[in-house]
Amino acid sequence: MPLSENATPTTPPDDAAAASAPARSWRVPVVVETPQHSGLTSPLDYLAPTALPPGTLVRVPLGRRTVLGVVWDTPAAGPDALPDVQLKPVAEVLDGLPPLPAEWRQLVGFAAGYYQRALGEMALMVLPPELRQLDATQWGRREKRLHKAVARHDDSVATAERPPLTPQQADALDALAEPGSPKPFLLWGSTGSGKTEVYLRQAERALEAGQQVLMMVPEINLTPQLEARVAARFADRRIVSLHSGLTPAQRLRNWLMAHYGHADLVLGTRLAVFTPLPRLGLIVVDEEHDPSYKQQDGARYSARDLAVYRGHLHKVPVILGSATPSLESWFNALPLAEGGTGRYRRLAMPARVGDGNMPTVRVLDLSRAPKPARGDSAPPLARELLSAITERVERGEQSLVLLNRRGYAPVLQCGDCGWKSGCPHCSAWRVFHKVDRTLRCHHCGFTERVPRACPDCGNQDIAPVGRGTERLEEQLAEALPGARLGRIDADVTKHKGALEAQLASVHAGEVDVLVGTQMVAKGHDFRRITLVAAVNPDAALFASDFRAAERQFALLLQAAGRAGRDAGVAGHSEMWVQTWHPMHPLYQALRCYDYADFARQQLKEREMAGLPPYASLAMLRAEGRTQEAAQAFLLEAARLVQDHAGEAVRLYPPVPTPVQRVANVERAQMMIESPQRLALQRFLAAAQSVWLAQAQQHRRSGLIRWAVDVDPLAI
DNA sequence: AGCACGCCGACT
DNA sequence: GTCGGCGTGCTC
Repeated sequence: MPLSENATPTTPPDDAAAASAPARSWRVPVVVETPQHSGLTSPLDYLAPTALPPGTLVRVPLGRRTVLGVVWDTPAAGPDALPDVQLKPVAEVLDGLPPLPAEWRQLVGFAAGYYQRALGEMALMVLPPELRQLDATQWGRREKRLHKAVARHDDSVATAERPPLTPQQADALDALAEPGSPKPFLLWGSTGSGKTEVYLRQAERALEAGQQVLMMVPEINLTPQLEARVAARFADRRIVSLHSGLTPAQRLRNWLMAHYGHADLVLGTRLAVFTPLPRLGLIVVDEEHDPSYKQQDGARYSARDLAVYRGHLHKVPVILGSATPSLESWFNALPLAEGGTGRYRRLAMPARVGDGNMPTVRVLDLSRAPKPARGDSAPPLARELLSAITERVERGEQSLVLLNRRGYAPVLQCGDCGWKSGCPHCSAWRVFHKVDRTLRCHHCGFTERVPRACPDCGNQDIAPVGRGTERLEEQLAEALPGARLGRIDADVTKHKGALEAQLASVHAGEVDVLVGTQMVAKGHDFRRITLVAAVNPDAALFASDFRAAERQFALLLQAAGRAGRDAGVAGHSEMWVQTWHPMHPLYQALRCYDYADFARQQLKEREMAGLPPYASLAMLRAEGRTQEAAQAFLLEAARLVQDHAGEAVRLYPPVPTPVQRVANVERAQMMIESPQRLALQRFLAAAQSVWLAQAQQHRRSGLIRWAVDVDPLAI
């Protein structure tokens, strides 16, 4: 439905309402935060003394409280849906705040519809949390302070030099400058090819045209780095960041700067995709393949997909950048003639800036390595790898060793009776953390001190099984005497400032060997690393999740990109992969950095299996007191909507989730698949109301909650 | 989700 | 006698 920008009253003075309310009143639809299961999915009607244009922020009474709401375009449900409700008046209007623009409302409306969430939930969720707290008086004070801050802006700083463009960057920028209604661009550039420079040059064009730029990165960790670079380039521009790491006041302030049009560049994580931007001229999604762009709880939206929709809405270019695009984006950037959809335009930048080559890949066959000494339960580190690291240490170069598992060992086991360190509340093992001698469940957080002896049989001999980053660090310290070790993982970085401190010591050359989980592989720029090693990459090869290989390939390639960024050392930099399956196609493609070939293999498999991007998926998830309760809900959910499904939509049998029980809640899921996205959408919309009513019934028999995940990342 | 109302056990 | 446990129900 087309949305009107003008401020005509949504509904003319209503006789019935006017009769029961003071003088003449307008009836306005307002969206408020009403969760899905409340059954109130459309806007609620209120009375206002004057016409309020759509997008106006108001405070309205809801039950016994007063909540923030947004005036909406569409009148609330048809007249019959509101029988004898006595309409209440709008309590306050947040004056001075420009109405949220039509494009914003349309984006939110689309997201709510597509991801099957209540409109109000979606709308309120993407507003700064602080805004929800303020009444009109408090808002007035904030607004005054903000205007003072705007006046204080200092734009007298010098702007950094622009580096010369590589031919490939120049070509990409030429393509971006071509006139005409733009398709989204997939900027496919290898790590170090200078994608950021392309973003900055294109941003410059938008800024010069008086437009605003939205740049997104997958993780908070990466915003300071990008912000520094953007600030150096556009010192005379106002730049704000938006992510969940800001204080509520900062977040509100930055959001307002964007909404008022004062901020020229907005840098942020996925939530930034909803920032109202009156002069939007460019959207950049860096590392577009990164799973962090998909929200993993509540309204499970994909910020990358919404960015594409938003670009279309505002008719502005969208750049999706990656060295290893998601298969969805790759497929969209393949021309029709090559079996893709041709919806995106691909811009390739295969070469690294400054003649740096990608490191040589060395796939090390563990089955041919000498067996570890008997009685040593730690998984092996190949001797060749250790000597390659030793050489680096001696030369004063740095190495990065990746292991995607934190803690000391994923499980403890009793050598006598076979007891294992299970979590009493989850169907998962508790991880042994040697640093503080605890057993910690990574799912529910349940933590205990490590028992002295086996809780079952009293045996003193309980041993760690497997290896996490703590143990790897210990192993490397033993094997490389004299080497200075560092570690970066979620346990280290949960202390404020620890990541920055650790990165600084790596940059200062105080660390020879850095151990880390995937978080170090992402985006951090290390100049002196000449060896990157993945010591246990095989797990992903046999995971049940069909996207595991895609993720692993991206991670390994991204990790390889950490090495040899300086041309001086690039010549002898190496990427090591120690594996039991050296011939696996994933490693073969990695050897020659052939993403295109890897994508071709994967797409073929997906097509044969009827999986994305050749099909659309949704997951109906249920949580219950018992596994039976969760599955019973899903079974009946399937039965009730069987007729709606028809030919085009297929419902799979309910199954327990990969981790079946978390914090004593049993979880099950049911996959829903269709070759046509639209058919799936229509089905879900129809099914939603059926399931809503059904869920009420099942609450008594042990259903706790349920939700639909559209385009799930993990299955 | 909040935040009520509502009807049964251990405390000032 | 009240404080408070969380079961059920409503919000324009």
